[in-house]
Amino acid sequence: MHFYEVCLLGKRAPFFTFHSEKKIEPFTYVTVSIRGRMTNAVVVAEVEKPAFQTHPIGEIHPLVYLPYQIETARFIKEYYACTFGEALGLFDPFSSVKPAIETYIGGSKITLSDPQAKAFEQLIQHDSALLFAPTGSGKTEIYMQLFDAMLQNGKSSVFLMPEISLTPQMEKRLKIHFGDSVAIWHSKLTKKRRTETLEAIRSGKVRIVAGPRSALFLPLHAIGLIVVDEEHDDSYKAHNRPRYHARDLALYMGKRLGAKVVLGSATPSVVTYARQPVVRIEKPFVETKKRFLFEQGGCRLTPTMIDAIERHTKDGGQALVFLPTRANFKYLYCENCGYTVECPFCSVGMSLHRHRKVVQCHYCGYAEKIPSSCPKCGSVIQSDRIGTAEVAEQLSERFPNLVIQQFDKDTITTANRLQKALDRFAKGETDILVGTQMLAKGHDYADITLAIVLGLDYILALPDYRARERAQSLFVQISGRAGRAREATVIVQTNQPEFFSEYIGKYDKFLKEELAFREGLYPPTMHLCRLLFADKNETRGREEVERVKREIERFGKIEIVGAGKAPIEKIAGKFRFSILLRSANRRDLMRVVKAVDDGRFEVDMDPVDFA
DNA sequence: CGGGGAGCAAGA
DNA sequence: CTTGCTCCCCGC
Repeated sequence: MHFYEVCLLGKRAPFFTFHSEKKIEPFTYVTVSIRGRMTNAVVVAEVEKPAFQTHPIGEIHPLVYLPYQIETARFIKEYYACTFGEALGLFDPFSSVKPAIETYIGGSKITLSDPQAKAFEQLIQHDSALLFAPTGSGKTEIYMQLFDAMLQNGKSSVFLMPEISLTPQMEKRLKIHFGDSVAIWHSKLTKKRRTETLEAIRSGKVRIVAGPRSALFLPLHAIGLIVVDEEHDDSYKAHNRPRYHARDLALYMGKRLGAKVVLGSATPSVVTYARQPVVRIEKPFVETKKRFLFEQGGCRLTPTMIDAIERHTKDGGQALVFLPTRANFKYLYCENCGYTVECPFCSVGMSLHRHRKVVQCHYCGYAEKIPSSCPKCGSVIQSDRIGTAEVAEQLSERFPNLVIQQFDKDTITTANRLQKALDRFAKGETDILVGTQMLAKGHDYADITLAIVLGLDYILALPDYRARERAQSLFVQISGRAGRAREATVIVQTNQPEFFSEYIGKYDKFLKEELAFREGLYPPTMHLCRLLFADKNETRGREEVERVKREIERFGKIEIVGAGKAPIEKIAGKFRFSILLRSANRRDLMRVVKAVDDGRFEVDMDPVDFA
């Protein structure tokens, strides 16, 4: 009789020991019965006969995890502080061992422009690199050429992109070139489709998989390339445990697999820019003239904007109005001069607590009185805003003959709606898109001659160390949607025009300055980890935070930036608290967190969300 | 993780 | 003394 330790897939439980008459290889996918219910599990190791009674292993699937999947799962377990079962649970367990290498027959040939070809050659040279190229410079063709090169060598590719960028157009484009060699992976695939796709991946028929972050865990054979498009996008960070970052995991897996990793963006993250060799394309294919106008104000349409809309739509052009996601705007901001109250210790905006009459930093907890007037310009400080619906309504009233499409999470709820909205806009049936961050995500709007960007100052004032990065990225991405085919105007509403005008066409400059700014405080030089507590009982939650905090203090080694209430104090009846940790040394951070982890809080390594 | 049972407070 | 709910323990 053999005894095996197994871990339960996707569960936070410890290992359990089962027996079997058959010899089972480690990392075989099995089914076991725990308290009378069947659970999917993975054999971890053979062990001695334990003192307690064991149950027999149920089904033994002829499926074994691939070595790189196991290694990656180990890494995830350590780095993102979860169980082995949770880490292995990310992967589709049905890995195959069949090496299926066919002689590949290419589709239509991809022709690259000189700058594209040059970038391609450089990417070939590096194990991993940042492809830093503006919107409309043809990044997708370069990726496709890389996929082609992989196919020629019998290698597979993973093509990651933010969920929202995976449009039917992109799918069509890939299908036309790669036919059945490419599969689109999506959380909303029907069960049947899902099974078929998995089978095709497993059998080796599919050699390229395009999808959001979870596509990283599909059982592709012989992965030679991982492309992470729009690498700056936060949707690559998982928001439940394990809170992995798909871009970082792609780099890890690339190293393990000896696979190439290409991170692409027009507005790369500061972290990637610092860590990766940069392959640069400076200009888009078609360089149109773009005129930038800056206007004071917070987040509302002005007569100048209305005039501009009138003029541009009269010429048959289309317009886009951007305003930031309406979140709970619990921070202070002067609509007159753009002043924001920043924490003197953390260089992030401080959150507003009206009831306690203070502004407080949610990184370190430092608080001060709400200023009665703006310390900079003396005017009254406000924090009221308008949302997409109001702007769309105002425009409809003013321009009853124009078709205005609201474009945000409230209206674009499904892929279908997204497609329909994009189609209508492409056909010219829609005149104005009014939307949020969603407008920034890689969709191609051919005939926008006017982009209006509102409320950037609100992004800048966010209590988040990446506020500047977010604001710059949004500004470039949104203005990049305009002027794809002909001359365009971009009107930017901000009280800090220099912060944006200074870097137009010079994103590198911004990245370099931001790097210097973050030195010794934030990534890439320092690493952050956030512990999140949630408890129905406020007092108990607070006590737990204090207890863990004292324990961390005893370890020394790492810095406790702050501990206390989370910016969103209560969700689903639970009071939320957090501890923010910092260290120049990742290992120290991991070690201390692991040592104090009692499973009663969530660990968020390299957090991007501080809510 | 997730179910069951212990243990304590409200309940007709 | 039942009913409700939270907490904690433990599975193999």
